[in-house]
Amino acid sequence: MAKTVDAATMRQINKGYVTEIIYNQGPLSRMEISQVTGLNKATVSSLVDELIAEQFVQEIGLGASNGGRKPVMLKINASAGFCIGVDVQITHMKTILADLSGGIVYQHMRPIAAIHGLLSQSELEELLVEEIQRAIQQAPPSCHGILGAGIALPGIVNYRTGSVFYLPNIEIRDWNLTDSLSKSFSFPIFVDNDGNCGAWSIYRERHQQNLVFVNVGIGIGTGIVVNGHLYRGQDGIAGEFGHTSIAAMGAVCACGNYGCWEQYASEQALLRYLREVEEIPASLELSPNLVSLAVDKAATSPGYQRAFRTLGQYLGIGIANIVNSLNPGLVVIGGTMAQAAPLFLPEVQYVIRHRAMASNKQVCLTVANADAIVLGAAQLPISNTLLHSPLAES
Amino acid sequence: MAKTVDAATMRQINKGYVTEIIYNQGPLSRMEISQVTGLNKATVSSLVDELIAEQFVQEIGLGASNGGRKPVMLKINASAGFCIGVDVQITHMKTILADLSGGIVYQHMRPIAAIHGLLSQSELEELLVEEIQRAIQQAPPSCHGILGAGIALPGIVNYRTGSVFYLPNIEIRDWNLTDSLSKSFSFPIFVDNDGNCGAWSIYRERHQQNLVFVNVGIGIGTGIVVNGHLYRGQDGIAGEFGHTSIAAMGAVCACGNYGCWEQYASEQALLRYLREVEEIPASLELSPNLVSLAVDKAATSPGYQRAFRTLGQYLGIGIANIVNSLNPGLVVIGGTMAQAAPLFLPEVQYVIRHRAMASNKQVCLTVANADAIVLGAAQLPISNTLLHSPLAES
DNA sequence: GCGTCTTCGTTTGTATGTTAAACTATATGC
DNA sequence: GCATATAGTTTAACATACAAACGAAGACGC
Repeated sequence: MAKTVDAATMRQINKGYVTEIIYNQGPLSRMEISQVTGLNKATVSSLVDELIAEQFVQEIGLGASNGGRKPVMLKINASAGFCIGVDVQITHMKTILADLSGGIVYQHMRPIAAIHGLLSQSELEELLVEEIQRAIQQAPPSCHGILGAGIALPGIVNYRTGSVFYLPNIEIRDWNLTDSLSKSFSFPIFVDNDGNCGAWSIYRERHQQNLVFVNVGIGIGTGIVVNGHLYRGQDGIAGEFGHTSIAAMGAVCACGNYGCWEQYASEQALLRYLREVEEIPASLELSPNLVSLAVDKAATSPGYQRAFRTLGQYLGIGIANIVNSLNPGLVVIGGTMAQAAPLFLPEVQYVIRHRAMASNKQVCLTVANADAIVLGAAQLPISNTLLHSPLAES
Repeated sequence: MAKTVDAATMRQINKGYVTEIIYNQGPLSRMEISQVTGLNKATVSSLVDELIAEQFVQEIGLGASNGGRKPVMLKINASAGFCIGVDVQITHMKTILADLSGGIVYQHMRPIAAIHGLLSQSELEELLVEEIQRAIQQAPPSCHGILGAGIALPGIVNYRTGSVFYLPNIEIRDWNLTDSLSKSFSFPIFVDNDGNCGAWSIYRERHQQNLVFVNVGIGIGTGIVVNGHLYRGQDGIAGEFGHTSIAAMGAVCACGNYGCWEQYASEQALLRYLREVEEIPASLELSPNLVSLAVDKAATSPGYQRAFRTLGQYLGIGIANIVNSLNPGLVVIGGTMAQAAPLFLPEVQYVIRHRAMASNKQVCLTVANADAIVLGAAQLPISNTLLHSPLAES
């Protein structure tokens, strides 16, 4: 439901808007901001003064004249503060320290000892505290210090409350991760699904109002951006396209459903397709580097290539379902499988062209880089403090 | 992208909010509105005065005392103006005149002569003009007269531009229906997909922020409400869950995809299931009253009952996909098939409980009444003029 | 090199809106 | 009947965006 507005809210909205414009389109002059936003130039001046006083924006000198006085160019002060992002996966976790413009100034990869069902809730919590603390120590001195941390999890989490309901290989009991971690840190903590984080980083980068991020790893998760907001659904668990059935009478999935998409287009599926085409070495199993190993093999093996093409076909079937149901402006493939994109992307595109309706056939399809998820996690604090306008409830 | 706010916008937002509160929760006193909205009571008084001057709101007398002066109760002045709604289907069109609170004061059903590919674009336009004019003549005198008309179409339309891309049985060439009809009428015309209209009327009634309306007729269309706004996607063609594949290698559909959900859970599918179980009379064919005939037969025929249960099973499979991907708070089944709900609903619920994940198992599932779509069409002008706030871009 | 014009940005005054507080009106209850 | 509570209005104060005037700084023609 919409919220009411008073003078302070009005200013907050306008200020967030100006910040976002500088963020996305900077460097800009006050004049240009006024033209883009439609705000009066006096208003822009006043808002920018505030942002400069807060050190979030800085003047970087004069721009080229347009026939008169030279404009003063403004841009985000990237090192005014830093954010921490953590991407927790089954086999490892990656922690980064990012500046305000999303530049990675420190990163650390840490394997998670327990691959098969051994890690406890408190052990994971300790790991997180340790990794975040390590990142804090790497932060250069800055006026705002650490603005917050965002944690991407490969399971079911409620962003609004910060509680975690399900993670693979970890028994969860009544776990409010945000509350737990907040005891150790003075900055705000945000928790979200990894697919959502991936989607968010793409949104921040491309400003496409409606997009779906398809996170292909051991399973498939998706993040949905609708009208420029992450869509989380009624209970915060939207985006499980991986557990929609593309074979009504298919094999039963761990989730209880039958013929789930992720049974046909994930690492698990790839492994199955590989076994179908030829004898594969024992080293090829569900592991952090399954995909990269398979990609290497595919360079010389037509069988491996065929397996990737089969995967691409099913990936395309599921993506066609997504574009037909949601008509997004952009679909991005991320996750571990993304590195194999050259081997399956043509197949995906072929299937979409044949199966999607109308203008969905031309949907823009791209591949995310490996850091998309962890970058999105690091962006959560920025989006929720610096840019957040109270009307923009997702 | 968010918009900027000035004083006038601020007031418009607050006024729209107050109107909506009275609309949804009235009768209310000024004091109660102040508490619900958080607006100062002086502000509420001022906004309400404006609404009363415009005759959209009226004082209906004193309420019960809470230990002091009795409150003046306010409600929407339902007959301050009227809206026209048209639901265009393949076999017929239904036109209604609705008052501001959604009460139907006139309705007219008109068969469409051409069932199989005979109606032209201009003929349909003439029909629409005729029916709308007839409805205008039925409007009681009121201070605002006709506020607008909304038209629900069973095809692909772009709400924003008012143009129609595809309708079954009609060859469309470059058709901007809003523009065409606007020449004949002085009030604003809105055009939308029938699934969207259905979803919108349910939203107006239940205020559930995230819901999906499943329009089951000859095919399946869906309307999606996300965060209280109709989600239309990048090109305005979102919601084609009917053309998502639930059988990756199934039969080819008219849309080009394979194994589309609507091939398994629509009137077409019902007819097939009926043929499978027993000899059916020739009178049973794709026609406006197929479902009601079949429902009658089912009262005495176990075979018919079985066919409906099979339909329910596939309906459930598709709905499980919807709830897993979108996690809506409410799913509503509408369209012609809704009248047979008692025959398939238990099956749908069973399948959802078994196939949906986590809290999606408990998703609220209801059946819409027959007028949902046409009522939603009639609501379009209200939502876009009376209640519309400029920040609420869908 | 000088004056004029253009553009950039600030300053000042005004309009509009919400809010808080004082005030009026009207009810309850002892 | 009087104290008290609630409903709604009036008044003044405050915040903000906006428009217009103003000042600053460069471009350009002569």
